[in-house]
Amino acid sequence: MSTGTAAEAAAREAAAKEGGRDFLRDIVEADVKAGRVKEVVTRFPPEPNGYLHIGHAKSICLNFGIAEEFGGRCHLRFDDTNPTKEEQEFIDAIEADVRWLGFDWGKHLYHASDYFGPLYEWAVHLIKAGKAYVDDTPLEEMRQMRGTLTEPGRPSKFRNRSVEENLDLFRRMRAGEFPNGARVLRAKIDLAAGNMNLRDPVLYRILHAAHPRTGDKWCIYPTYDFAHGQSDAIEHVTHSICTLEFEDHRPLYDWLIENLPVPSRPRQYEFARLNLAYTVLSKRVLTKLVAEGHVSGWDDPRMPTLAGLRRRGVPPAAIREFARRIGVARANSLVEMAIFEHPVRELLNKIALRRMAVLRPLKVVIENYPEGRTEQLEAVNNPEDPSAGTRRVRFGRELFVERDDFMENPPKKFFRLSPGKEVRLRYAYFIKCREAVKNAAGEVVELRCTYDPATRGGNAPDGRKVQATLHWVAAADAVPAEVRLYETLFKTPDPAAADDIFAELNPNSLEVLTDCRIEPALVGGNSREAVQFERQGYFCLDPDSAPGKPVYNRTIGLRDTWAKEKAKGG
RNA sequence: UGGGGCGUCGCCAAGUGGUAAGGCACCGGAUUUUGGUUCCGGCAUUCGUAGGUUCGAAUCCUACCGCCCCAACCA
Repeated sequence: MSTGTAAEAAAREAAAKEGGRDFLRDIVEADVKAGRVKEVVTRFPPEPNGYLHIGHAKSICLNFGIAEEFGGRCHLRFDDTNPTKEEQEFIDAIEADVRWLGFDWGKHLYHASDYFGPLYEWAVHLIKAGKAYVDDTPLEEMRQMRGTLTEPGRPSKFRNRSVEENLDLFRRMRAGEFPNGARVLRAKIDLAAGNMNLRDPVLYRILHAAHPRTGDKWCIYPTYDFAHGQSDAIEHVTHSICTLEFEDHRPLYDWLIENLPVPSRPRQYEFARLNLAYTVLSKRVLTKLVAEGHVSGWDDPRMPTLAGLRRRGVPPAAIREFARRIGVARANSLVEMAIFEHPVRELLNKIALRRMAVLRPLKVVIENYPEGRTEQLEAVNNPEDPSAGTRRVRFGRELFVERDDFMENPPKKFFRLSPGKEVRLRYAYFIKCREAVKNAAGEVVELRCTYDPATRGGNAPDGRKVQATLHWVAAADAVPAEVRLYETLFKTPDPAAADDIFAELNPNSLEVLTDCRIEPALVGGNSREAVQFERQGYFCLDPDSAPGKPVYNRTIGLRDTWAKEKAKGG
């Protein structure tokens, strides 16, 4: 092995660690090296008919990422060719989401609708070249005549209209002389093609509908196939990256580029779209979830939308890291949630301020602690980041601890509180449980404990150890709060594969806890910054919060090896 | 029975003829005032299957098997 190849391999490995390496970057790099491309231009082309989701994030990171890595640019271009489905609300939301994710298109904001003029002229160009014709065949009939996967299509009786007649009809289509569906403009390619997209695809259809941007200027609109590649060419996009289901469209993409006087020669490449376990990334289904009220909206924290993830408290950097880790390939896959969750925890662990919050309160009375006395104890804000400093928390005779942290008859491996057992209250004292007070129903409603004054701060002078450290909050100044816990939206890994996807919805995807008590240090701001409720997980303030009535979303729980242990024990 | 793709560890994914990267998950073990974090170690004699070519194959050839996409005037 020569040193040259070794160095190359090392360089490639280094690159792989950085931005990730994949077949698309290899193609772009080869094009640049060979001089086929002077400036790399990509584009992210959403249709404004819904909100962006994490699958789009993969594409955004890919397109903007490649442009950045190769010193090129990435356009944000709305694929707004179907005014019956597209809305301004979605346009605005998409722009906001792309920015939130951390990408900047600079001045390169475009719309396919910006090109309706040239697109129309190019349609005329095809007609004049005898490569497109106006077809009056009704929709259903045209469908029949297209043939099947194994049988060729049959020609429409309008297929050989004269150029003059086609020109006239197409002009009148544009002039609004015909109702929706009356006629279409079709490319004249090959009705016997094995590739259905080449069986005289529709280029223009009549749609008497107001467009969010062009208003009533047009009543005929280009189809995706006619608009996309030409838009790429107009913008001098060099690498038009899309998902696998468009692979069959590439011959048509190329045919149009080759038969039109477009200003540049873009190339289309395809990669496998993201599938995430226990959720769904189909805009059709997401739209229905919203429309039918299965979720509170596009930004419901259970939704895989960027708006939902944002409200849930997922940092954009974690999404970018996720996209980097899953890579880009051409094989369909179903990515486990754990792969998404890891970078979320990893990032939040570094930045989230620690606070104490009791989600399911159980009252504790320290019997040997003087009535009416309180004291301030110092607590660390983030052990991962000394610069985050410390804060004071109030301790008193009456406290709340987590219900789950007490068991009357604990199994061997349960380290927490039980009668006679001593534990540490974080940053405070060792306490020992003397008695569990029950109500008439036999439920534990209060713990009577004693504390060891010598353990102030959390260490015993005699060196004795405890097995557990519990979070807690002083009854006197704890603030009531609502906390929302989330599970996956669906109860099965691949809901899209089910006959009835809505039957797969997880009935426990949302749990609302209304009697939580949080540390006062959490109140006073309306910061959306992530916090860690110690021993529980990462949370963020929800917009539903009102003054004095905080509402927190659990972004994600901490890793919980005790829960795992419990599950093992059955 | 047509066309286009894809099959490497439980999940992603490198690898492009020279003897299977990495991440997640999982399993140990150390540290720990979060059963968190961090750390250390383990985890594919094998690349859908079967043949073939070759000194040598996940990488080349052949056949087979499996999965995905395409018959919207959606994108």
